[in-house]
Amino acid sequence: MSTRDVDRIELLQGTLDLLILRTLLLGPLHGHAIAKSIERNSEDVLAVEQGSLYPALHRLLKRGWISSEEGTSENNRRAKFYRLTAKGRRQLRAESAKWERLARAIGRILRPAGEEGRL
Amino acid sequence: MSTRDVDRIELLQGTLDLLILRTLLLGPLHGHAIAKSIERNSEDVLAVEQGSLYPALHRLLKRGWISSEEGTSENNRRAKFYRLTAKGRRQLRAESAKWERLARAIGRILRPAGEEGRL
DNA sequence: ATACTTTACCTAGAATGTCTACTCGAGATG
DNA sequence: CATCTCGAGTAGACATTCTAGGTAAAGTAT
Repeated sequence: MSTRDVDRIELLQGTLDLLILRTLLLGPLHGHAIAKSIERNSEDVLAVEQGSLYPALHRLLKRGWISSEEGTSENNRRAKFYRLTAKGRRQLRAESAKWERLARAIGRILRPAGEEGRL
Repeated sequence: MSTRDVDRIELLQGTLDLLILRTLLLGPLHGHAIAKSIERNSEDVLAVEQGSLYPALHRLLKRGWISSEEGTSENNRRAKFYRLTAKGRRQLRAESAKWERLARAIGRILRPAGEEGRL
């Protein structure tokens, strides 16, 4: 119960896959480490719940976007290391582009050109 | 079946409420017009399906974020005009802030500082 | 040895919100 | 009259996240 989960944000549906794929672009990681990486890199804005994480990893595995391998963690515990596949790399590019498009589109609605200082 | 619904993007869960509230900040509109406004202002990236729109409007009504009033549309048809309430205005501010926070957090993951030109 | 905490993985079921695929009525148009 | 468009609406499927559990093994303290 650290003091920092005060105002974390719940994820929007569909964004977790993208975050995981992007995180694995830097190299293979086990599940727990993926979650912590996302939380750290988002400056603790994003919280990745285990109940979301593992289903997501299995989903990505089944779709062939990542592969898994048994191993041992930094803390000497059994862990599954996930690695981005070539297919996953393509998927990452597609989803990144889609996110950018979406974020820009929503931005245009929230801050229309020619409307300033209001609200 | 216009040619422009080729590469529209499906909405992320939770974003529609925000888009509707923001659209109504400019003044009351009926449902159909809200959808068209969002599509236009997003430069046709966002598609607002009727099956998403009306449930969303009823949801917002029930939460007291908007109010409705019978009226007549520009095309002389019966229509329900929705108006942002004071509570809805507060909600809009909260959701806008949350969106910005989230979009920035995801941006930090997709484009970490100190990593350029890769991928 | 024993207890407790942390790490890492996992799952079932609820909740949420969007989508597809319809229906319906009324005004406009030919 | 038939047809089209506008505007509102619903049911049910679907996908994903969350809550709230659980397991096992390693480290730590007593």
